[in-house]
Amino acid sequence: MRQDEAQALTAALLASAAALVDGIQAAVAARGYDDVRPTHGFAFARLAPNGATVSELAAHLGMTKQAASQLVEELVTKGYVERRPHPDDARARLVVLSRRGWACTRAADQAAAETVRPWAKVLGERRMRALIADLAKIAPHGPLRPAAW
Amino acid sequence: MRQDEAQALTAALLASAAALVDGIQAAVAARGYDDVRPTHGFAFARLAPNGATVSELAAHLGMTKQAASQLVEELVTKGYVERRPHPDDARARLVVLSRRGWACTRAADQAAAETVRPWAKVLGERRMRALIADLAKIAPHGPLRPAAW
DNA sequence: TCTCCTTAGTCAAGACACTTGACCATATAG
DNA sequence: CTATATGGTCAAGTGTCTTGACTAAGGAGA
Repeated sequence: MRQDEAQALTAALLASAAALVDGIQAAVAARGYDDVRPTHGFAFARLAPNGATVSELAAHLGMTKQAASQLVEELVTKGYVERRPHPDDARARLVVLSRRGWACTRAADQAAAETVRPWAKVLGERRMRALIADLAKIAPHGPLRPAAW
Repeated sequence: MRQDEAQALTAALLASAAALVDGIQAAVAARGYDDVRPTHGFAFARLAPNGATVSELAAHLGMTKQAASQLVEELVTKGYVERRPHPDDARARLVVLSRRGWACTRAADQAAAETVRPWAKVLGERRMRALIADLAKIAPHGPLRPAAW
């Protein structure tokens, strides 16, 4: 692995990731959800199956409980999530997606597919699948968090 | 391109990019440069050849002149860059890397290579080159900017 | 050359998404 | 039943960006 190859990889990988995030963000906004940031999308990904507590969300997003709490408050205000009493723990509250939150999540999935589609056109289906497989091998398996750059 | 493939690609690409940035950051810090952020690295990339003005740097980084000016001030204080009078324009000042700035840039290049090396081990040289080539095709050709997530 | 508009850069104040610190309510272990 | 840990929020502080206002210098046209 030569140094100029490492540089080329760095540049291409970071530029691709930024293009993907920007593309999704734009496509989601175009579908009428213009008040959500990428961080909210990462939160939705954690809340989608069955909801989560603020603490769980904080761990998923790699931020403090306080920050996650503020994030949830913002999402409640905007109508994307609801706070419910936790069935097993009277201290905790279960944060779940609202109808609008689910709709936005589906829109984000479509936005991602839409953003990536031209890439498959350029590379071809075969190399596209190889790309996904290779990236999956080198990516850490942890939760998908907002960038810390 | 199915939706679950788009999701897998999104997850893998973002996780890989985050891992790369974190790895470089850590390796650069391990070499003694623990007071620089990724944003500074993007600035170094623009300043490396022959220096640049604050306005040029701002355009490269995708931020306002004021923010770029603050960034330069910080880098001057930390000893990574120097401000020189511009040879052609008395209004402008040419920002160039100092000796320490050049050393840090070289360290960052080594850090990138070091971070990526295990990836080549996992994928093999052949698929590694294919990965770089494919990412280069789908990445926008613009300047490398700090993430806007 | 004088005037007018543009551009390079900085100072100041504010926005925003986080952080740390403090605190109460509830759970859990000894 | 007391002691300690955990879930959540309020409040204040921090770092990195923004917008707004300004000065100094370049450049185009009469």
